[in-house]
Amino acid sequence: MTKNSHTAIRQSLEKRIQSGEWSLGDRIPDEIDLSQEYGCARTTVNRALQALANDGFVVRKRKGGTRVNPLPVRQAKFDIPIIREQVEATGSVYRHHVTEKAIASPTPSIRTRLRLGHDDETLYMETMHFADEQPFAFEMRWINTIAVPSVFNAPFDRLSANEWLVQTMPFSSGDVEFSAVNADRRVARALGTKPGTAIFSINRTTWLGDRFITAMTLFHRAGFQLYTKL
Amino acid sequence: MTKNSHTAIRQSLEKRIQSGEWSLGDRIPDEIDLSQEYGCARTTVNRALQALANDGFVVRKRKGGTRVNPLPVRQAKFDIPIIREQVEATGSVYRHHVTEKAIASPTPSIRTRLRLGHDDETLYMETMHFADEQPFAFEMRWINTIAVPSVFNAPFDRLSANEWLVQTMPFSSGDVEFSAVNADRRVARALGTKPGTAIFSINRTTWLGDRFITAMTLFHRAGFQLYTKL
DNA sequence: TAGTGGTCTAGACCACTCA
DNA sequence: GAGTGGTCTAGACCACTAT
Repeated sequence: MTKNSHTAIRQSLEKRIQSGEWSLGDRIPDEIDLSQEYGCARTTVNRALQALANDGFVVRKRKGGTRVNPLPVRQAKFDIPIIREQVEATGSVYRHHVTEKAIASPTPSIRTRLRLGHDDETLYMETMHFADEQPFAFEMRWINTIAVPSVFNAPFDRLSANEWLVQTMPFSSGDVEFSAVNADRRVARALGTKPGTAIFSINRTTWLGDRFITAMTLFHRAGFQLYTKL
Repeated sequence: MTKNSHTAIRQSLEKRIQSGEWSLGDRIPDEIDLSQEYGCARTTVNRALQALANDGFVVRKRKGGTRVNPLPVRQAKFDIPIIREQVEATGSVYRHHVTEKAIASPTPSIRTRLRLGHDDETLYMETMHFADEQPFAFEMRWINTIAVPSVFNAPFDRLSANEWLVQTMPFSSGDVEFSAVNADRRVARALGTKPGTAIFSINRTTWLGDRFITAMTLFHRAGFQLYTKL
């Protein structure tokens, strides 16, 4: 702990901020002054301060110096794992079952989300995910067959679409939307609950570069919670 | 773009990974080799690679080298802003109203969340948050009066408890839990919807160091969505 | 214009871990 | 034991922006 390092300096500065040594908006010493105080090179202090800025503790400006962030914003980070890992992380046994798989003309809203042309078709799939044979989540998914032609050879008996797509297009990006919905009859039946039950739902759209890959809606079992620290 | 910099190198490497030049689990060249290839110092390549590792693109091990992450995990980041900013960001006018405020003996579950003793009391508050005079969220909050004695002088007519606590204890940490619940009669009435409606709910516990500050449950208006990119 | 952070370099030593 | 990443240094120049 007495050893100089960017982590130790970062922690020290974080504590000094939390202790109130500097108030919201206050300017904190120069990199050069701090490097003398901590007895290290400016680069090392710089690294610690950049980390603090990255986490929203301070705001840095050239010539303006480094200030305690007057508008501290807490950031929450989630890992979005594949469902199998999510289930297995709780110690449960995972199983999935494809209940529907067909070439389909997507709904207009899906067409928009995937930026498809008017005649483009998608592969539509419904998948049930189980944890210890209890329903864990119900998935509806549309896959852009033009962007992912190999989808027709995918072994969906072994891998869920979720997992197969992660392995096939590993570094795609996308956006995610969390919401609460009342289960309709179909979703309620799939999840073994009553219609109207509040269901935690995740909408996700995925693309690779400029090619839109897949859109998915996930309905989690009743009582599902997403947890994180911040 | 032709200029050497850690960002440019990071982007270049990210593209090479996405393009499939290296497959999942493949080893990518040494820092030294890459620094020769890009014509820069090893430190610069190191910085780019650490950023890639931080974002889950690669996994690095001493002696083992740097490999394309065989288990790519996507991370979602949320800013958790104060509600006023959340409302005003949509262009709406924010207003809040404290509907209840009293010293109360908390429920056992809150007692656990705040790690309170058996006789400790809390300040219990209910607050309605409005966007353009429409209900936006209903908040139930317990504040540890021992950790935050100044709460009795707080100007809750001007600032919501949410905002006041952020300003008073700016660098507290905590955990967050998202879930979907069916509105009970009270929540439904507060939010102007029917009992049973699926409501997006956020549970949050906050502490500073080892002192537990506050626990809160937030019920968002029907149809509320939390959105992020990943 | 001057002060501050942003970045890069060349070199060094250390810490880990694979073979 | 040897190869790789992790970190630190001392110095330099640049880019931004507050004054």
